[in-house]
Amino acid sequence: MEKTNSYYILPNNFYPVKKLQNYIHMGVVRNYSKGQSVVLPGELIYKIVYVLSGRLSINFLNEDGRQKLMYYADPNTYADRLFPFDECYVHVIAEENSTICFFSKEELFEIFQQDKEVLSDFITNYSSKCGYFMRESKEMILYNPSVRVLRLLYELCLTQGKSVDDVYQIDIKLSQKAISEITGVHFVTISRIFGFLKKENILYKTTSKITVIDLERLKELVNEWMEF
DNA sequence: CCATTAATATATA
DNA sequence: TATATATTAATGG
Repeated sequence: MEKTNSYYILPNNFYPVKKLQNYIHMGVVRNYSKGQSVVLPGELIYKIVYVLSGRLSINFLNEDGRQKLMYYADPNTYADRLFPFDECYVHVIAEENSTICFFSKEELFEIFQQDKEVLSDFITNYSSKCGYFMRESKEMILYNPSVRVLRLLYELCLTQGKSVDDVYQIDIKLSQKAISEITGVHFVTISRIFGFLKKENILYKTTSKITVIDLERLKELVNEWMEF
């Protein structure tokens, strides 16, 4: 039975390569504490960084000090440092206390030969990542900042919202700062948007949950705030 | 730590 | 030039 390649909205929980954890004896396992660098900017390790527990962030750095969060690697996913690009500084940071397994290209390809399912899942993971970044570039080009945030909230509600007593609940731990990093919208602007949505009784957010009171109004706002 | 608000600057249609 | 968004700084939960 073929699974569909899900459409990812947030840059985490990419397609898991679960069976790779059966082969960690072939790699190198290490623990990192929260905040610790796993791969330093410019460091060449030629390995994949597979997450067993915890969470990593993968950040791209520019010469002028600016940086952009690219994605989070949650358990059973990986940060790929097999094929480093020239002039591109990547910083991999442990966002939580994390246990990581490093695999070299040789080790990984040996596993692929032994277990085609791992190879299949590995490629599917790449595909889901690729889908996310294609979506992100589309959003950046087609929509202005506020509309991007509204569209993100709307799609989160459609894909993971659970209907509870006349409202939708999205069980997700997502700070305003995280939304800011994901959408490229300034955190003060994010705060203002949430303030407005709450005032208008459209939606409100707590630490672990987003509650959508008026999904229709949210959809209308997307059009109202869009420029033609 | 994370979120809010105000004042001001910059960017964009 | 009007509006949207970013920046900075100050403050509160």
